[in-house]
Amino acid sequence: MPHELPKSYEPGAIETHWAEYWVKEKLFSVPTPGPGEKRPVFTLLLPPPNVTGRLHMGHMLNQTQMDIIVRWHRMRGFVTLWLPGTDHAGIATQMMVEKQLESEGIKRRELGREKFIERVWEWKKHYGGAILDQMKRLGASVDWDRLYFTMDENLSRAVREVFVRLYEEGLIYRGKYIVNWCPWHGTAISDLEVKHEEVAGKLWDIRYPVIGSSEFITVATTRPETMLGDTAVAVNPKDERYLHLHGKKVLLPLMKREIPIITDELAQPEFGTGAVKVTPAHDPNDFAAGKRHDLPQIDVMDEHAHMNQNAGVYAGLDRFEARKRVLEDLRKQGFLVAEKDYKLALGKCDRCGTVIEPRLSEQWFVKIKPLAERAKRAVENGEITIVPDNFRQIYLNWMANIYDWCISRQLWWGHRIPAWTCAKCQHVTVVRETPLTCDRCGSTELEQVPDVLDTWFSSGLLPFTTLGWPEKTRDLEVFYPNTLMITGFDILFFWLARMIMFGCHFMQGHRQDAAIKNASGEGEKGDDSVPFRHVYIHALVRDAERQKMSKTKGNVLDPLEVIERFGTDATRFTLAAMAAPGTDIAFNEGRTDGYRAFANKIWNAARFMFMNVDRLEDSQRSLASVQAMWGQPPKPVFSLELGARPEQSPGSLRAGVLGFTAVTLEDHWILSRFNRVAADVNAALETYRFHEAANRIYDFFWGEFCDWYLELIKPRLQRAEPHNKLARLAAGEDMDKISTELEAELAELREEVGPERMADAERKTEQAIRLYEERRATRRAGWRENEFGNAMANIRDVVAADREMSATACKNLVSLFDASLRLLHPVMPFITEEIWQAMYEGQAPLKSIALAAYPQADEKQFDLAAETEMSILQDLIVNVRNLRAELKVESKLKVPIEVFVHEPEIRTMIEHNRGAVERLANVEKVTFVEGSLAKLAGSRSTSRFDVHVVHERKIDVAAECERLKKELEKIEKELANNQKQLGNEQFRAKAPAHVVEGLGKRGQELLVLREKTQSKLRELGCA
RNA sequence: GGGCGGUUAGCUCAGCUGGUUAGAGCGCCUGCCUUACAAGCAGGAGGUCGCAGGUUCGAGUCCUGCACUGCCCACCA
Repeated sequence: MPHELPKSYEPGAIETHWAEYWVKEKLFSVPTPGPGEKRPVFTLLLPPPNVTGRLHMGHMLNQTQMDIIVRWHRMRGFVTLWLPGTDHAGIATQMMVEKQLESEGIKRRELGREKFIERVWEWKKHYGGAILDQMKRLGASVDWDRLYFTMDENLSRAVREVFVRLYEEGLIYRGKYIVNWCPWHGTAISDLEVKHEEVAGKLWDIRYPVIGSSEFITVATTRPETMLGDTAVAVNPKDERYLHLHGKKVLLPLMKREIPIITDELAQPEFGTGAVKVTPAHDPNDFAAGKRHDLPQIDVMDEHAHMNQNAGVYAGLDRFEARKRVLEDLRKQGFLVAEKDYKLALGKCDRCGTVIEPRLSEQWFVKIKPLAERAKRAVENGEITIVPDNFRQIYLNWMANIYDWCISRQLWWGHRIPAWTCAKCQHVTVVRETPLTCDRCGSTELEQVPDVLDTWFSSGLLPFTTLGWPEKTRDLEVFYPNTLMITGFDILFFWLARMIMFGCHFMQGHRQDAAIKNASGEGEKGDDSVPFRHVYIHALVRDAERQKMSKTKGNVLDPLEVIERFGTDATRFTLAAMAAPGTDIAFNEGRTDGYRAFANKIWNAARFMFMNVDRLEDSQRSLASVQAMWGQPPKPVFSLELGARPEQSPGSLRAGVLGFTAVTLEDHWILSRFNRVAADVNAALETYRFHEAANRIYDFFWGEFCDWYLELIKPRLQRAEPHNKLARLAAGEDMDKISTELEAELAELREEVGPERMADAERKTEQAIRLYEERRATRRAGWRENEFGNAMANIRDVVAADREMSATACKNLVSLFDASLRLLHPVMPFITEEIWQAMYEGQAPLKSIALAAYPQADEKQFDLAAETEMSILQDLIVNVRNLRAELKVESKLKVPIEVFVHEPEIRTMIEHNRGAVERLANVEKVTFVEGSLAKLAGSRSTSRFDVHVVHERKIDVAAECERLKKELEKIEKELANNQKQLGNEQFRAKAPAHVVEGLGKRGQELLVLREKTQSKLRELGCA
């Protein structure tokens, strides 16, 4: 069946088709392996995107890398689970829905909590799947049957379980502390959600009058409005300037409140005046000092950072407005002594950019140190490895300096804290399910605490809650610990660290099945409580100018748009090829365009392959009809059978190049090269060097497979071609055409196959034509009669032998293509699937290439000799091409060349492959000569051969001199360096043998090259 | 204030554990529509590897300092 493929690759329809197919066929759904499963398990949790999210480049990078690793494992025979889900994303979702309501003129608070939550669920039902659809377009091979949502009932139950257990263990506590408060969101947020930004601010010196004296004490502040809540002034106890003021009081300006002067380490003598105002309700340090001195806490603001009734006349003002007014009033009243420029790190809300207000409020906290210690150990002692290595240290530092985690949020959307306050005794009951009575007084007047949990609290549990915890499920047994976690460093602390803390705490000694434990192999340590064994931290995707992508800058690249333009495969390839561990990716579309070209290259190579398959099948049919004519049984039609494929068990032995028969030099060479690539790619993926894997395949496929191998096998492939026509004509009915066509065929036959080899066939064909001509002259019919038939029969052996040669070459081509597709599949899943499926014309042995075996290197197929010979041949060809260009020989003109080769075996090798030289360098005839050609103008030399292009056009002597001089200079320089090193006793003694040997060899080459270059320079009479 | 990265061709980047001639893509120049591919083919130009020292037989690669640049962390007024 002819393969009709369009001339250039159009990814759009092909990609959506396979994306749908993969999902529909449930190719990546993993049933839970039962006991006795011997295959190793690979588990990866998708960092759940926010339900509100739209796919961005970061996701795409993350998912591409995960998908590459996942597909690679799957093809190597692992039980491979990639578990997808979405995150309820507390604040983000709440805001989204709130905005939607506002557009309908509805306020959240008017709607009420319950109704609002209903609306959120409704929203989720409609829009929450958008990002998942986008993921499908990327080809992410996740198990869609296991899709979860962090607010699913079973996950919620697990969250409550965790909360209650931690509470019972004393690791969760409740209390009134200073927290980071976002006045815009109206909720507490964690330290991590505060971004510090350096801004040019002011430092104001304010003097407070000391009571009972005419003295003032001057304090410095960046936030004068908080003075309204001052409850003391602190000086350092050792500060001699203030010894006389110890125990005195000051009168707080504006508020006219008497507040004490206290002595506390809070005040550092070196800073400013050494005296500091103390505002326990608005600053964490002051809060601590206030505790030490039992100071009152006066909160002067409300939840939206407007001044409250405690702020006296300033009540109702926004905090910044209040600052202005306070300063104005202080100035008027003579309390403001100085105003200086001051650089300060202003804390802003990560989400909305509002300046954070440290606020005193009742919140819930996780006592983090005990959890952190275990989590730190897990990384320290190698239970978890982190790549790149530097993140390990960052992680450990963070763990060592960690503070308690504020987990309560004043929001509506999220996991509600399972705590109920008693109206009667104020006691708080913490239980898994809604309680009927108060723990302490038995009252039934209970009200659930309105707060919800930080989103990261539930995400931190996902490695085990998604597998069924707290039940002891088989899934947990098999898939926990996960094998790998791939994520960006931006959520290293938010998420990764918390997963490790929670996992280590809740999953101690969970795994019972030794078989599973062994199968996951690789010398693991610890008690299987860690959430995952390996962590790979990927870089940030920036724009082409290295800027961080952000909505406000408007430089956000929409991956779907990029995909639209270049295709998913090309986009994936870009991300993979640019992802060197540890460095950010400046996404640059030029690269993507280049990889689109690569896809096109693959596509066209496939067209070439199909063309030859068709040709061969055609030839087979023609031959068969001729054979039938001769009364011989036809041979079986060429087929793509590459040997039995391992059904559902990739990773088995048949992973390499299947059904390949190395006949010629280029066969041995390409087989060797393929195996090296396979070795390199596997090694690269093992260490997350995606760029290396991608580039290696690219270079192989384009630079070796297409540029050289395909070109080299063309004559063999096309050998069947002339016979096709011959045979068709011989069997055909249209007798009028035969004569002329037969003659044309004959000419073509000579051209294609070469005179020596086809002499016999040619002679016979000529004979056939003559016979035919005779017969036509007498009577029209009867050409099938014996004489002609016999003549045709005589050429059949030649024809059959050539067809056989073509068949082998074609089979090799197909086999190599198949292996290359499998090698490339994890990076470019779509185009590889499309071509692979086309190769089997709907008869593929597996449902998808994604289930086929990943190529593994076979060292026995490394062939150094073939590689060396091939590189000499390539050298020769390139030198001839180079000379042709230099001589400006018309590109179509075939030129004769002369070659001098010193080593006889290399000469023999070139002789054997002279056809290749003739074809690829457009050479008419290769003549071997006995003496050096190095001096000749129009020649090129390497240390192994001289080659001379015979052509009347002479080279530009001046330019040639220039070139030679430059070359000589380079040679001299390298030679000098070479001799210096070889002459160095230390080097000979200390350097490894192969280096010394290699240098020696190179030295010899350089000497030869120098000699040749010099003699040519002399000959040309260069100055 | 601490910590971490980057600096290699005009541009974007590779170059793993120090080892023979520093690579690729894009761009540029020259010639080709050669029946897989002009999104292509062939050939070419272009680099004192940020600067200065040091270790070593040997440094783009390791160490120190400096410069520029980016990022993360941080409750000092």
